[in-house]
Amino acid sequence: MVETVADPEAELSVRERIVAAARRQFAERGFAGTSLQAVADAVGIRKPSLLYHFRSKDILRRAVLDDVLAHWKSELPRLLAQSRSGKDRFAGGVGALVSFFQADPSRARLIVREMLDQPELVKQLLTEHVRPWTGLVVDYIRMGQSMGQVRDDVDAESYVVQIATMVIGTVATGEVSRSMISGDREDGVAAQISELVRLARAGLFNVRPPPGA
Amino acid sequence: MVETVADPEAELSVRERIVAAARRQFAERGFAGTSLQAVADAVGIRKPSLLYHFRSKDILRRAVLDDVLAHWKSELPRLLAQSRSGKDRFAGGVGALVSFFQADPSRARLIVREMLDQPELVKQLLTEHVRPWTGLVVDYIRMGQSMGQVRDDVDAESYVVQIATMVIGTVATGEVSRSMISGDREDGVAAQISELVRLARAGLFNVRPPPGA
DNA sequence: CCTACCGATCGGTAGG
DNA sequence: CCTACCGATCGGTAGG
Repeated sequence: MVETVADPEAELSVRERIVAAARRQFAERGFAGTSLQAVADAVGIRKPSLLYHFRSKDILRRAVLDDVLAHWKSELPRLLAQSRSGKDRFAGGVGALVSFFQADPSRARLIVREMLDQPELVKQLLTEHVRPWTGLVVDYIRMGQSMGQVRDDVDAESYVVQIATMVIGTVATGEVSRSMISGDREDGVAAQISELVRLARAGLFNVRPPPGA
Repeated sequence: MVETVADPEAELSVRERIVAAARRQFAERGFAGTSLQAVADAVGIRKPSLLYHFRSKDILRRAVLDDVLAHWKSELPRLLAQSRSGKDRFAGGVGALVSFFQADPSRARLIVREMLDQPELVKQLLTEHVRPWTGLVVDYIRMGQSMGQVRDDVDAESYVVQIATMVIGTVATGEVSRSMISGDREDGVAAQISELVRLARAGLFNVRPPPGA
């Protein structure tokens, strides 16, 4: 009756607090750039105590990665349910996907880092845990094509990957990328995201979805 | 008469060979994940010799970053000249941008890592070295808007950043991202890139650019 | 560009 | 979950 509270930070098990602290630090400084000492300090325990919960740094790394994927597996279905059917819900769906990653950018940054650090492992994990869900989106797009709402020249699979790349890239490196063009405006990343949604929609739907005929 | 050959690898100064080796390793394993010993080994010298050329690991890091930016500054003008005017040259321009990064993916991977590791520094460097060039593209898009070829709802600045995010993201993490949807096809990344170009074009141009009227 | 060397920190273990 | 400890490797220096 103690460890299943939704309240952030409070009432987490030590193991959960270690994984959360490690995720944040791995995301910010990278795996090699983070010492077990630093993670232990953030949790408020000694390094050997941390190593009691996770027998090695690599096992902790894997636990962090699994935790992120588990989070996606529990949330993606909800997002997908939201973005079914027409244009409006679609825009909402992409927007919701962005919000989902923005809610904790450390998840987006961590996955980008791990894609670079451990491409083969991440490939395998994405195939296993994410592909089933993106597969549904691909099917849905193809259905839209056969119904004439979605452009015929869309490569459904590549489209989905490309949108995901944009969303994750924007959340992970948003403010920095934006320095390519303008100074730091407060609303910069927001403008970035509207444009992302606009691009996603313009590239997917036919210009005039047959209204009645 | 010895050190200015375009031939790859051969005839480079020691300094240049160190920077190239460091760029590859920083891109692959990250800065913190790369030891000076490993860089020295790749170059074929001793660690203290490396430290004679670059007084510290951080100075080497900065030299690698500067080298990548210098490469962009020398190549971006050429790419921009190629992609002036109409639709076809535009597609060629985005394609050329992709080819540019693909020619040495270590540059794309390095910049992504540094955006995560040193956001403030990279922000400053992008503003200083890249913004002038992307600024030209932004102006060009706005000109296209006033001439009716480019959609009015395009946010030129965000658009440019979004395309850059896609290109760099695709080159840096292409094969891995793609495992979100299908198995490893040889042509996977190529399909990814066609879709990227298609998205870029569909989101930019008006559906029927007034042919004569 | 090298040999020889150093203090600090790393991941990890022993033993309770 | 702790104290005490270890070998290996780290970035960097001395001195030539």
